[in-house]
Amino acid sequence: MPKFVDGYLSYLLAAASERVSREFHRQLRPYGLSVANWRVLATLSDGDALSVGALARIVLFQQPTLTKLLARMAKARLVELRADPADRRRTLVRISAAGRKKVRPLLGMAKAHERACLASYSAAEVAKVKAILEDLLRRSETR
Amino acid sequence: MPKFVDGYLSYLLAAASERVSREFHRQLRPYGLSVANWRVLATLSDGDALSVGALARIVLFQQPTLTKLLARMAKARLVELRADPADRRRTLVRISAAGRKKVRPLLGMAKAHERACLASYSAAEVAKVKAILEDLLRRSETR
DNA sequence: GCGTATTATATGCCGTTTCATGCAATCGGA
DNA sequence: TCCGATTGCATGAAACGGCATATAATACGC
Repeated sequence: MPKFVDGYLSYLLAAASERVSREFHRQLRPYGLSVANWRVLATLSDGDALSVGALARIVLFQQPTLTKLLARMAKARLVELRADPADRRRTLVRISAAGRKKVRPLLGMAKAHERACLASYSAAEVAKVKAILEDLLRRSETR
Repeated sequence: MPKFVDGYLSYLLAAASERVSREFHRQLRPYGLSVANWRVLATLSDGDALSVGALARIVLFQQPTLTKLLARMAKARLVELRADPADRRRTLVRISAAGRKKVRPLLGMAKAHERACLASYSAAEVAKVKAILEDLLRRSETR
């Protein structure tokens, strides 16, 4: 009995995303990190400070959600928050030393997980899929 | 400053999924349906009854989340719940007449939205991406 | 420079999700 | 057929997210 959702783009994307990230989530749990924590730390792992809004757009959270998440992460000493001296409306977020230490082993695990997921596809196939996903994102930015 | 997430499969999937479904969500709001309601109704729209667990696997919700969602939807008369006579542990879920009426126009809108998202790709490109997403799902079932 | 519009973040309230667990029905082996 | 294991769903407490809105800083037109 085929369901409406079968083959429906939105569903395929949601299902694939859910599966892939849930699998990785299982690897994250021993480290005491949620997927949300992971995304924030991974995004900040290069050391640059970002404003709350810029970070929210990258990690796909609404701004109030991220503000509250950051408050919890700051309390856990994973990130540091400070007002932007150049524009005091802004709050800059930076990863802490503890956050960096916590996220470092996970960066490699994430890449390994991706390789495992994609192992049976050719480089061309992977590139094609990623290109279309990136293109979908670019196009939807203006909508 | 490229971020870790750039080009990362899990991120691309999450971002593409989020964008596509958020756009459709805006179209859903006038109908008073959340994305969760929509997924349940769309899945049940062919008339078949499903158990709570089977439905949860399809719509990608955890079982307790779906149980509570279904309770709300049953109160709103969108679905009907009854014990499975063949296995009384199971609860069968079926769409109601009101639910069917509510979801019918949305099925066409969903297909139109998908066409709009994919308009600039060839049929072969679309087929390729969907095939890989479906394959990713199948493979991850056993993991 | 003044008042208004705009941008950036924080907050409050409330509904929802999650995790752990409970309870009941069914299964399966001896 | 009995009993432990398993399966399926429900539930309670606590954490979380979403929406609307408040607050504060900056930009902009005159």
